[in-house]
This record gives sequence, C-alpha cells and structure tokens, in this order.
Amino acid sequence: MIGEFEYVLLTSAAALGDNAYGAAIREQIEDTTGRRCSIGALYTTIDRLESKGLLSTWMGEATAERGGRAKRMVKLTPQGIREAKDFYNAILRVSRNASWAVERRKGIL
Amino acid sequence: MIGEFEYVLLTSAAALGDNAYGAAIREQIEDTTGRRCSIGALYTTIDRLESKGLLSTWMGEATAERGGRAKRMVKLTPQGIREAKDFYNAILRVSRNASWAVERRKGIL
DNA sequence: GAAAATATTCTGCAAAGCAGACTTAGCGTC
DNA sequence: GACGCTAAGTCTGCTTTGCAGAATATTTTC
Repeated sequence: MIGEFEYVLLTSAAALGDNAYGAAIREQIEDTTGRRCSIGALYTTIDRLESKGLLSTWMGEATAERGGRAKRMVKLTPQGIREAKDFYNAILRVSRNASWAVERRKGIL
Repeated sequence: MIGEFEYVLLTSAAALGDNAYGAAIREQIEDTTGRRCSIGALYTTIDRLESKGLLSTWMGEATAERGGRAKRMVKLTPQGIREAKDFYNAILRVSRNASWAVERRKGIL
C-alpha cells in the first residue's frame, strides 16, 4: 500500500494533467492540503514513485519566461492510477462506520 | 499528520468501542482491510500512538475462556479522535476532483 | 504438571517522509 | 560576454512509520 504523502502527490499530479511537473505539483500540494511541502519531500517521493512504476517522468523544454531550468514532467501510469484508487477505497472502507465519517456524510446529505 | 496504518488502527479501535484490545484490533484490521496485520506492526503502532497521546491503554483482567493472558485495553483520546478526523478530511479534500473519487460518487448517487 | 489457548513483549530492519543547501540553466542588461 | 535574477531540479542525511516474527507470559483443561 502506498503512503499518505505518496497518495497526495499522485492525486495532485493527476489534477494538473499535462501541466504536472515538480514545482507545480509542490504548489498544488500546498494549496490543497494547507501544509508546507519541502523540496526534499517532493522529489524523493517522485523518485520513489517512479522507481515503483506508479508514475513516469521526462524532461520538458525550459519554457522561456524570465529564466528557468527545464521542467521534469510527470504523468501517472495505469498502475499509479490503480494504486491511488485502491488507497482511496481502502480509506473509505475502513472509515465506513467511523463517527467522523458518519458526521460528515450527514453534513453533506 | 498520522500515517495510513496509524489511521487504520485508530479507526479499528474506535469501531470496537469497549472491546478494543490488541488481538481484537488486529482481527478487525484484517477483516476491514483484507490485508494481513503482523503482531509487530500492531503493537509497535499502539505503543507509538500511546506515546503521542492519541490513545491510552491499560491492562484489563484476563477473561476466563480457555486460557489467555490479560488484555491490553485501548481507547482513543480526544486528541486521537481529532487526528483521525483530520486525516480523513485531508484525504477527502485532496481527492475532491480525482477521477477515482468522482467515479465512486456517481456510483453511490 | 504438561499441553493448549490467548495475548503481549521485544528487537531489528525496511520503507516512507522531511529538510534544506547546493547546483543548473536561461534571460536580460549594460 | 560577464553578472545578477529567476525558475527549477539534484543530492544527501536524518527521522518517523511500517513490518515481521521469535520469545515470553498467563490461564485452563485433562
């Protein structure tokens, strides 16, 4: 099973679609979680996920906007999508009868 | 933020209420996740969660059913409940627009 | 008093998460 | 054509979580 941060990263990369690359993913993570994401946390996790085959990366061109180095683009593999889905479903299944989940459902419905 | 397994353990203990103790929690975890839970994973995590103040434990009496040692009873602290809730909400928030979450919602509604 | 049952303790290792200094590289300008 | 500015990624070391199972404790039953 993937870890929580790995899940957050996969989800954030998926949300960015064709614009998913290191720095943008980092921003996306900070925005959606409200937590700070260090550079180290980001890239070590990207490396790990790539070596596990859950995402693939390649170097894009350095887009020319006032400086900048080439971007490392990211895309989930089918296996990555599968594992993210599994993680999500596992959390939902385990939480089925948890008071906090029930409360929240009531709020939504 | 707590880890995924810590979340599973807290949730399982919560589900068992007054019957929450090591071995029962382990069974609960195996049932709800479908994954195997080793003894080591269980108790090291209980220890950690206790030292972080997310749950408290005490020794109960040895119930007399064909042998058996005293049980280590477990109960979430208010802080434990809070952290579990935070974890759950964080996953839901991050997943808001993920394809796998959307698919699943459609299935439910 | 030995076997069987129930449950926990202990110890070591593997995987995931976190932090930030350092480096690379293009752009603009003078 | 060197220098500073900006955007982005590499590298390295450490901490926290997760995993495994052998060993041990305690109680019942025969």
